[in-house]
This record gives sequence, C-alpha cells and structure tokens, in this order.
Amino acid sequence: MASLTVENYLKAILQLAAATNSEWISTGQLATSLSVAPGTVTSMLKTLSESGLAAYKPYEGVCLTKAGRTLALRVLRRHRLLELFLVKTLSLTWDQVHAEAENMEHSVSDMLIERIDEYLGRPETDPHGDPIPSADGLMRGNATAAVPLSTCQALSKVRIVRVLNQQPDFLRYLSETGLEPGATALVELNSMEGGLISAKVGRKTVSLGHQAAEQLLVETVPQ
Amino acid sequence: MASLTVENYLKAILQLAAATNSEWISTGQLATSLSVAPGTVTSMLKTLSESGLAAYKPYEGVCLTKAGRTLALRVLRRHRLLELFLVKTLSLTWDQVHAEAENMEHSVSDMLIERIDEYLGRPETDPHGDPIPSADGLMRGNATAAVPLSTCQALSKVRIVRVLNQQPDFLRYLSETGLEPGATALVELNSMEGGLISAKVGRKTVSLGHQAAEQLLVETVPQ
DNA sequence: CAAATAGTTTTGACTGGTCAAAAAAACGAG
DNA sequence: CTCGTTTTTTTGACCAGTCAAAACTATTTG
Ligand SMILES: [Mn+2]
Ligand SMILES: [Mn+2]
Ligand SMILES: [Mn+2]
Ligand SMILES: [Mn+2]
Repeated sequence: MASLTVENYLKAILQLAAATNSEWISTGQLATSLSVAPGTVTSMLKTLSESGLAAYKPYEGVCLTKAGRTLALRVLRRHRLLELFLVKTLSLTWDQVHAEAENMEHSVSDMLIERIDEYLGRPETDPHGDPIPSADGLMRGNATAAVPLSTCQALSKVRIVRVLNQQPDFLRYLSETGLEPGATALVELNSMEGGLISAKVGRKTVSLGHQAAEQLLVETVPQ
Repeated sequence: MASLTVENYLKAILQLAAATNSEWISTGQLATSLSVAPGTVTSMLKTLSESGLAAYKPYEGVCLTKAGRTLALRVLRRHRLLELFLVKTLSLTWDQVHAEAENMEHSVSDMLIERIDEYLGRPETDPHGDPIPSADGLMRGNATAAVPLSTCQALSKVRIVRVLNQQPDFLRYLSETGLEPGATALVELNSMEGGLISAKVGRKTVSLGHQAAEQLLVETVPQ
C-alpha cells in the first residue's frame, strides 16, 4: 500500500527518533539521513501528514502517528528479519546484509516474513544486536540494561550485545578482532586520559578509542 | 540501473517471444501481459528503443537488442533462482513463489543471486521446470526434447519436466494429483474423441483434459 | 477496392518524487 | 533588541510512469 518512498521516510523518522531520544525530528535531519534536498522532505512531510501517518508542524518538525509508527515498525521488522535470514542461510556477513535488506524490505510479503520468522525460531535481535519488532507491532528488548563499552571499568567482564555504528568498515574491523554480539571480553584498562580502552577477547587483547567503544553496547557478566 | 518498470517490460518481451516463437512482439500483447494501457506501452517502447534495449518499429512491434536480451535474462535468472530458493529454504509451495519472486527480482544484488545459486548447487531449472538462465547470460536447457503430455500414446512411460500454465489453482491441482516435475507417470489412455488422457501416477489414476495436458511437458522414460 | 473493424499512436492530463534557487522564518550573538 | 546566520518553506521546473479518449494505420471483408 505505502510506497517504497513512504516506507523509507517512516523508517528514517522512527530510527532518528530512537537515536536522538526525541519524538520530533527536524526536516534537516531527515534530509541528511535520506540524502535528499530539504524541500523534498518538506513536501513529503505534508503528504505523510495528509495520509495520517505523521504529524507535521511547519518549522518544528515531524512526529509519527500511531499508524505511522506501526507501519515503520513493520518495515523495520522486515529489514531485521531479512538481515538475520541472509546471515543464517547464505552466510552473508553482517557488514553486507544491511544494504541488501534496505532494498528487499519493500518487496517481501507478510506471509514470507512470517515464514522467515518461524524458520529462524522467532529471534529477538538481528545480526547487529538490534531488536526485531514483534509481529503485533511492538518494539521489544528495550528492557535489557546494556551500556556502552566505553563506560566499563577495568576488570569487568562483559558480553557484547549490540553495535550502534554499522559502517561496513567498522563491522569488518570488529569481526577481525572478535568483538561481535555474543562474544565476551574482559576489560583490562579504561583510560580517560588516553581516551582508549583495552579488553581481552579470546586470547588476544584489543584496544579501541572511546569513540569506537561508545558504539559497542555490552552487558556485564557476573564473574 | 534499469528501473523496475523497464525490467518488467524487458522480461515480458522475452517471455512473450519465447511463448510465441517470434522475436517481434506487438504493443497489444505487451499491454495485455503487463495489464497496462496500449498507449503506455507505446511510450515505453520508445524509451527502450532510445536506451538501446529494444528495437521498435511503429505499428510492427518490438524486439529485444543484444543488451536488452541480456538484461531480460538476468531478471529472469533472478526470478527463477528466487523461486527455487524460497521453495527450498522456506518450503513455500510452487503456486506461491511466483508472486513473491515477481517483486523480489528487482531488489536483490548480483552478489546475493550468486550466493543463492551456489547454495542451491547451480540448479538448471526452477520449481516449475523452467530453465534458469546462466550467469553468463545464456538460456540453457532448451536442448531437452520435452513434449506435451497430450501427445503421448497409451502405455508410454513419461517423466514430467515442466509446467507451462502456472496459474496457482492449476498448480495446486497438480500437487494434489502428484503431477509435479520429477514425477513419472504411465499413460493408460489417450482418447482423441473423448479429449482426455489418463495416466497412473503412483498408485492413483488421474484424468486430464487435453487442454490441461498440453500444459504439461514430459520426456519419455525408457521402460 | 472500399468500408468497416481492429490495433496503434498521439494528445493532453495527472501523480509521485525529486531538485535548485528564491523567499521566509527562526535563532543566536553581540 | 537587532543584524546576520542557519534552517525551513515556497516556487517553478523536471522526469518516469500512467490513463482516457481522439486520431491515425492497417487489416478484413463484403
Ligand atoms: Mn529501504
Ligand atoms: Mn541490523
Ligand atoms: Mn517483476
Ligand atoms: Mn517459475
């Protein structure tokens, strides 16, 4: 029903809102995120508003309605299930699946998504640790108390649960060093002054800048 | 590069040409096949012609160029590999996969298709027995001497290799009766006058009208 | 062969999505 | 507050894809 374009706008609004902890998103943020001219966004926001998918206040920004949020979550669900499916069945790597899912998310039926969900055993997170919205339109898994690796003290034992920066280069670097969701690491050093953090992963010790370590969400593991 | 619409037109031209054994396809045929107004087709044919994908002669019709044929075959390859992949991994039925692949065929990368091809073991035919164009742009498998079931004499033993009519209802009927590609059948009766043909499939005998039997391509099996 | 019919192209219009550049509004120092 | 900067909206234009209906060709058929 909703066009590919509308789906992309709604998903972008949802994700920007999540990333910035604020319901309202500005025209400019959307334009940047979608690589589109600001005027283009303005006109699309009017369209979304007219179709009841978003509330638009000129010069203030946009906010999803119930219906818009539901649709956005459905697209996000398709996206994340597809990512996991491609990793599981075809061994694509986690740095490849995003681009692939970005296109496919608009062209698979609900029936197919249900089959994929079933096949994967109703997973809760995608390959990047991002939560998969449930079939009934809820965003799950925001309960877990994950914190950025950059905030972890030396000697704490942690498990990586989510990666926020999903640039392919960064993801490949993480794969090389073993810092993937599910892996556990022992923090050996966290130096404010040096701006870096070292952790033992497997038998190797890897060091990351704070900037990078902020992008890794971990949960602490009882020793 | 080529839009979804262009891909659909090219694929339709290719398949109409195959179905009618003639390079040239009329505006009207395309309009029917794509469920679009004739005038719409005319203007798209000019576009295809300008981009070097097809040769268009007003009032005569259209014919794919080398480039157009290559692109059409790539789309068809994606379509058929996707169909088989969905059947194999998610147990979709052969009457469901066409609709699904019709949309997905435009949104999967060459890399993904290569992975699927590898995963499936470089298959030569899709779930309907249609040949899968090769990665280097050739239509394979036109060598086999398959004939319509309707032409088979009584007492001949045949293997079903391809189904031409792919209406979901028809396909489901075939599944019920076991007349799927790969299955063998023993022709018990082929009556011109009665206009029907009976064959033993497994332990059951099934009868088909000639119209339906024409849609089943078979190869004879040495007794 | 001419008239009727069938098929095709043209015309004019519309929608959805986009951009560049001009105009307007909001913001933030001083 | 007021001027200059940033952000947003408006304007006018464009492209792809589509339709309905009129105009035109081609093909039948009497
Ligand atoms: Mn997308
Ligand atoms: Mn993801
Ligand atoms: Mn298609
Ligand atoms: Mn098929």
